[in-house]
Amino acid sequence: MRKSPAFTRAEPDARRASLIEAAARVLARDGVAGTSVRAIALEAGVSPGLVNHYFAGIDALVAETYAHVEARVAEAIDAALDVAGTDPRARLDAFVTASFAPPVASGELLATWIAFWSLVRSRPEIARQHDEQYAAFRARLEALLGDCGLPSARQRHAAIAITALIDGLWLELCLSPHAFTAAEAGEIARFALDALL
Amino acid sequence: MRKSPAFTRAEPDARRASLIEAAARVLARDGVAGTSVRAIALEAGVSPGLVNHYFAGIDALVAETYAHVEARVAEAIDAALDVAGTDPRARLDAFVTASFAPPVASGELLATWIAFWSLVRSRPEIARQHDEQYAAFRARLEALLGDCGLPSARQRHAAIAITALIDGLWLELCLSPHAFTAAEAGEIARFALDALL
DNA sequence: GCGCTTGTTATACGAATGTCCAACAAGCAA
DNA sequence: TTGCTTGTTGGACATTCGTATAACAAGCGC
Repeated sequence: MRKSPAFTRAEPDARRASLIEAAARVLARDGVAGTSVRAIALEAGVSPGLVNHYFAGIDALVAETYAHVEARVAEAIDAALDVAGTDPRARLDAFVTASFAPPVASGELLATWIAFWSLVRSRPEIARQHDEQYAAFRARLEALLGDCGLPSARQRHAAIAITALIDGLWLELCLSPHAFTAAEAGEIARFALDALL
Repeated sequence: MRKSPAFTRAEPDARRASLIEAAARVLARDGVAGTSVRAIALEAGVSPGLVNHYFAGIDALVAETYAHVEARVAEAIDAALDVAGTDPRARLDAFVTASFAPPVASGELLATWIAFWSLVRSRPEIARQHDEQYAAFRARLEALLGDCGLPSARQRHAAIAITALIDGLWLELCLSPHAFTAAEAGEIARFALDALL
């Protein structure tokens, strides 16, 4: 009888990805307090030492997890935009509606955001990453607003406003799902867009 | 020569308050990662054991620190309302302006909020506290909106919207002070109020 | 001045943390 | 099959964490 392998080797990129996904699951399930190198390694079915073999430290893994989760959020929103068709205003509505529906607005994602935010003030490189991802989110919204005919002179403030409104509603929706509904959040955001355009 | 006292007794309420204020300072200075029972006790000039003598645990202390800091924020906003006088719209403008000026919008407060948010999902009693403080904030805004003549049927959604807008702008202002200025945040919020009223 | 209450200290404790590293073995190349 | 590269393991390591507790002393009431 051949001894079964004690472990299997993986492509470095695949292994990195599986660790990042494990980190996202642990953050979603156990929150910030329950997230550690050991918990992530256990979730990934891997020994603890491997985490430091692939990442400079736990903070770097959290930062990459945030980037990964945000990318999946962007994909979900893109998918909603595709479904909405080509009408600019319909696409804008789809953008906000998708922002308040699973999997984007889900309390499970919140822990990843909180873990990332807690690193921003003390880690310059993470502050830079945050600035880049915030700018990208806002730029996408500016483009959608421009497609709806908003003059370019007003796009900056409008995008800042809608981004803040979405973030604020999203945060509150994740923190206390009973204060108001996702449908109400959508109505509020679309009303703001009506007033803006 | 009389030996100087090794420690001084304090009124229980005063001691609790000094511990809460020490916790706020540690959170502001060292962030979530640098906050521990020992660090707070050191900051308060007190032995570590005393923290557990006054609080059920570190989480309870964080929750009380959040309540205390939020109360000071409310005081700062109240002071701004007093300065604004009696005109309802001027008071509303003062509300948002104060929300984006120190000491309310300051990166140092962010760590306290983040530490509190990280407890909301796993601690039912802290979720309840959050719901109460959010409801109080929104109720105050609803009253101000009502004074400006907003029909009561629209007050709920308007207050949710403005609260979210302020929260989103405040959060981004704390996370990356260079994306936009406090003055811009004020302009944006006042513009939203113009559209709403 | 004395005793008693209790706020306070100092330390101990076990558990958990992040980081590190020498040994191991999987699986490709020869 | 053999050898070698290197992904992977598993535990050691020094800290640090939160909590608990016995001894201490500050300062009020008498």
